[in-house]
Amino acid sequence: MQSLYNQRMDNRQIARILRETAQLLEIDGAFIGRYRSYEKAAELVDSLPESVAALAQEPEKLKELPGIGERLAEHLQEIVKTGDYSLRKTLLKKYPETLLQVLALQSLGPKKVSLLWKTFHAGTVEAVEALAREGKLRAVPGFGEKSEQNILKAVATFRKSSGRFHVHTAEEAAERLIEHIGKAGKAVASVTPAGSLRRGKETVGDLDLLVTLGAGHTTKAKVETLAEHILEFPGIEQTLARGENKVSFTLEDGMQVDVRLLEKESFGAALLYFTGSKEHNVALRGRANEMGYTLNEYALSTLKGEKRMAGASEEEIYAKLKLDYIPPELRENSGEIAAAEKHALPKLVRREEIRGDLQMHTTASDGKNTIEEMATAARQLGHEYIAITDHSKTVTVANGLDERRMAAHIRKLREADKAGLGIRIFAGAEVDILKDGTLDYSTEILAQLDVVVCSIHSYMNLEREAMTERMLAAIENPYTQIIAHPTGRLLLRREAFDYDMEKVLDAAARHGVAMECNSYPRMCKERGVKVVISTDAHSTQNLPYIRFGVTMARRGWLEKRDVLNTLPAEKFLGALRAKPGARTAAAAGAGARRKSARRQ
DNA sequence: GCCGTTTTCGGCCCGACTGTTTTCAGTCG
Repeated sequence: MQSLYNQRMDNRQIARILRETAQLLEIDGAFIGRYRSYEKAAELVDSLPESVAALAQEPEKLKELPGIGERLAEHLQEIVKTGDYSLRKTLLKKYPETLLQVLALQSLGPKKVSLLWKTFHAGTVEAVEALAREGKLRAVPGFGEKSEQNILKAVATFRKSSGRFHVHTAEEAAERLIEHIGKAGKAVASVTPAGSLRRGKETVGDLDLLVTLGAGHTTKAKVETLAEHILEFPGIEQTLARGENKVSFTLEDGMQVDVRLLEKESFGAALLYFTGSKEHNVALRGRANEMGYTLNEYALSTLKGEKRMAGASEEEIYAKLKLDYIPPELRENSGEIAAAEKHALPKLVRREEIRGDLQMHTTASDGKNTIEEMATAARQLGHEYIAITDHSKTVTVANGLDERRMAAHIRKLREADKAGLGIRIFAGAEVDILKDGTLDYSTEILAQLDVVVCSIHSYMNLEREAMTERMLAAIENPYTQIIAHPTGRLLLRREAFDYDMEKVLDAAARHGVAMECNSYPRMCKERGVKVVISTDAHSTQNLPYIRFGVTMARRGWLEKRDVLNTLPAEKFLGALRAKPGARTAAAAGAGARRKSARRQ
């Protein structure tokens, strides 16, 4: 039984338990340092590449982690063993778990939540909402009429949305805002998006914009005029804050926007600060302190005498901190600072290095464009090759192709390849992994394909063990070359499949199966699993989304050499897992495969 | 609870803004 638990406690779950403890401790009135250690431990666990469950086998290893001492090492072991631990259980006897939802409400922090609990025994969002509605909160010290209104608004927001948005929703909002703010003319020197948008996260919680003031436009009156102008942006639903340095508001879709107004000389410090992540910033500040500096959003200065050392650019601040420049995508405090210190940061893969797209659909199954249209659009994006990968027969809702139709489709793909569209077209298919792990095509068809991409579209809720077995079976099939969308996650809509990712990646490494870029690129890299970046485009309009894939790969520390489709066409084919019957060996294999392809 | 070429005790990142106060605590990012 215990080993089962071990497998199920992944780092994310452990981090959640620690974070909840920190919040409960804060409500409980613990000293700042105590709950901060639990918070820090949660951050550490979240960003740790290796599994805590594995590390917990050797307690001494746990204590080597920064911020983990005697007590936390014990806690971690208990959590890994039992799925929970005594400290949290004790706290939950004192406070209901629903208190954490109350804490999530905007304008309510640990102090006020604690006060509401002590005064009214109000432990749920509903209870707090009722008190606010009845006007009973204003009697409590620290609360007033305005607080009641704010709480009611916060409850509405809490119910309305998960609070996160797709990156392109945020990008569009940013573009419109930048245009609007730019209309202020010389009052504005620059407008720059920061925050998680700049770090390339796939969802964005709120939008941070950095506005630097134009020369001669830094007086209080002029800044006030600018703030006024910004708040005239059409589409603002509610103004949240309005001060000398900052305006905050929400848009109609609920997205919160924070605009910071700063002088040019602070641009670098501010950009660093508002790009985050928070954890990265905290770590940088800690480092600054150790070096005798202090870092805020205005500058890096000496602790004594407050002599300004840097601030105009991020580059000079990192340099003064004796660090290589850290790209925004890596700023998650997951080892990037140590790597920057040792000049060991990865040379991240770039969009220009991608030579092909390995998953897309045409009108043959559920795509909107023809082979030729997709090929032409891909060439215009600068691709040298593509794989057309229409659906296999079981995916009837997507008009999947049966063996007969696929055989004909392959012939069409060969013809299109020879037609001189200025781009190589590989005959591929997105082959379904059936419930039992077998593939949705006969080996006859599979053998004819240049690129076999496999994925799951049915029975997505299998038990963890069954799902793991299913994935392993698919990987062991000698024709499987690439696993597409391996997590099955749909952003903001569907949770990931439940299976043992580490086991599956180990198998992929053993069998030379590549993974389409997913939320675990770093885990792939550590195991030597190759990655491909694809769009799964269903129309020519989706093809440019390859840049989102590149960003995801960059966030996972991937370099050019980790990504198969940075290779030229022949080398790419050679680097894919060799199919049965092929003359193996990468170099020879590519040539042989091309010839056999021509014989079709 | 953790940590230390300034510390084994005394700190824990730091500043802006709001609302409720009457000089500041709490929240937020």
